[in-house]
Amino acid sequence: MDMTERKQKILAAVVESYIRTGEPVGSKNLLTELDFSVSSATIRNEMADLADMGYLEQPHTSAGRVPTTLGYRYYIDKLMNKMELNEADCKSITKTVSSGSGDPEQLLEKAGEVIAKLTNCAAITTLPSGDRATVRRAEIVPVSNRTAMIVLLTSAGTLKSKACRSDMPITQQTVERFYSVCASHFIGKPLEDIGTVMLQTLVASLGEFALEMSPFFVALADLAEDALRSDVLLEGQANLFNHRELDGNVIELMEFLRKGDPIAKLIARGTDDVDIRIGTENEYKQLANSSVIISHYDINGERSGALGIIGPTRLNYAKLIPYMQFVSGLVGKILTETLEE
Amino acid sequence: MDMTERKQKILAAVVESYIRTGEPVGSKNLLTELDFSVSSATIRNEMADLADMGYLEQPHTSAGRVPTTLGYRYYIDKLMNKMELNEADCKSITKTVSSGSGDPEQLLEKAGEVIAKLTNCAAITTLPSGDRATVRRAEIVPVSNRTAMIVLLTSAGTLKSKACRSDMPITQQTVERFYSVCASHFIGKPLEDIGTVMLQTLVASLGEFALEMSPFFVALADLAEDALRSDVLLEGQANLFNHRELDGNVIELMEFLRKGDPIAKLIARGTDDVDIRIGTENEYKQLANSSVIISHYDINGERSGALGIIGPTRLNYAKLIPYMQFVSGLVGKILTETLEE
DNA sequence: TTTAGCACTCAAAACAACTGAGTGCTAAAA
DNA sequence: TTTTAGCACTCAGTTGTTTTGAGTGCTAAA
Repeated sequence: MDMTERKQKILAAVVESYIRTGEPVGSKNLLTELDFSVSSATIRNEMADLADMGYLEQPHTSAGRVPTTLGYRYYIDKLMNKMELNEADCKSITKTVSSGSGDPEQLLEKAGEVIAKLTNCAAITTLPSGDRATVRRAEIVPVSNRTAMIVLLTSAGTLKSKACRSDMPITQQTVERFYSVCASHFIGKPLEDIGTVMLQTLVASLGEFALEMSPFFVALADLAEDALRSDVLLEGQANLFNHRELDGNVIELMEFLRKGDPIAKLIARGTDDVDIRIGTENEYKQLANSSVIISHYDINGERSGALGIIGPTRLNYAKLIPYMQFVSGLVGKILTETLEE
Repeated sequence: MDMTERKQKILAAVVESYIRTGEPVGSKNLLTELDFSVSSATIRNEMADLADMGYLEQPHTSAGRVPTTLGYRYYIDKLMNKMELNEADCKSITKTVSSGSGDPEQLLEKAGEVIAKLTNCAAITTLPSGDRATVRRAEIVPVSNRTAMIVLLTSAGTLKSKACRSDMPITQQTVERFYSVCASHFIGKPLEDIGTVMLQTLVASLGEFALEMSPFFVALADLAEDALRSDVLLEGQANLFNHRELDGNVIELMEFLRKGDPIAKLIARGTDDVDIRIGTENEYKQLANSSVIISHYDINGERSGALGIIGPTRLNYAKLIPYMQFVSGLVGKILTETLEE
């Protein structure tokens, strides 16, 4: 059985109608949406074929048809016409997103809010990854006799800090030693190089000061690791409740989102500019009823992070994909401007 | 009509039974829970009285009785026996809470997680307020030709940072000038004193450097303001779904929690050691079906922040109040140790 | 190949009956 | 005066039945 043009038109009409209404689409209703006239019986035959081919399915015998994952996939890859961006929307998005202070975290948070609102989905965003980042600055700030804050600033603009206790009193010498070791061993080094191995040799070389100083460098290494791990921000999770087809799964889904780890993987694996995962195409079973659209952003031409949305499979792909591309482009542009020049 | 001892016993039994089962309590069932024997008819008469007095109500004519806000209040203030803490629980709580790095934010986050889990409610925690905090350190870190990170560390251990753009190139002189102004105008000053007024006089006094420097000090003032605002952390919101009596309100409730502002007020206004707000006692209508238990913690004997839970009115007050007191006491103790000495 | 027609399916809505926990009231018992 | 047994009544919730209507597949004629 081959995919005639008429079948394509019918499939597209079913997908679009279902996306619009959320109701299974029957042969009679479909008539009004097609640009050629045949009887409902003909449509029925074609729809039965499309069902055989795996593009459509029926919730139950006496209901209309609903697209399968395969159906959505065919539609998105071959049939869909991307919608044009609405000028006014672009402006308001740009305004909201750029309103922040320039802090990457705040920017991504804003961007997440915007797409969550715009798409009525849960939004996920990742901060610029520190893959190539180096240590720009390390500081020690005594807070009390035996505690100090250790602060790390990376070349990617990430700032991390941690309180740290020592078993010995912190003196002016301690501080000076810290800075001198930092200058020789940390500043300018890639974050990736600061691991347990590097730390061990360092501590060994400290000699008599090892006991005094090591807690601080351990803390610093922790911070470096922390800065490397690309943080995931979540926005608009509550939007998931607006989609009744997700009912019952929402809580489970939110629980899944809460532990950012799988999300980070989800985002990391995409290679295309925009990644779309429909229902069971997702490797995580918690997402089997959801679709994910992920759009990456580049800083200085280099893939650095991504924005994504998670919602029901019944997403308005034609509209949302361009929007996601727009926002991620915007984020990339702003971050490139902030961090370079 | 006066509150006889028998009425008190009956009220307590109704409240406790309802808290345990979630079902309206009928006269017959109540018989088994009372330490004196009368007939169900007698109970019915007494319950009718209690209803007249405003302590109980009926969902509908042929259902049992449910405590009103007033009923809970009377129970908590006059009838309840606080439960003893379970030794093993205390230990495991202490272990979890103290496992962090000493960073206040991490500590409160952990504490929030613990109480959310323990109480099966949504947990709110506030970071130690910076009311009396002073500027400990201010740093400027050039990130590019025209952008710099401004970093503020307060005496309360709060660290805030912000990216900041200038219209003029940032030179070594810029940096030096920044530090010299900081040393004279910011370091050691209370955060509260850094307002627009202070800023205006400062900028005026900068003379020819005003244009070059002011963005950084504006950013610094922003950070100070930010550090003053006591951040609210949320944990375990999803727990709210486990309470069917909140059904339908959960989304609205979560939305309310998400904007931290009213929460901050909620917490700030309490004066007692432990604050309990039942249902309509809450000033926010979104909380009309919920109860809130807030327990404050002290650092160095000074009221500094609080932990709270939000759940249905049907909370096990006798058990949860001591737990909240325990955890907030623990948090206060740990923070006192970390920040002083 | 298309279409009209028809018998069939099945979820959802509407309706009806039943159940049972619980009530309030009354009149007798303590 | 207080307590209790007894009884009629209420009403949410469950269960079962019927009706409705959108939609299907198949067949036979166009």
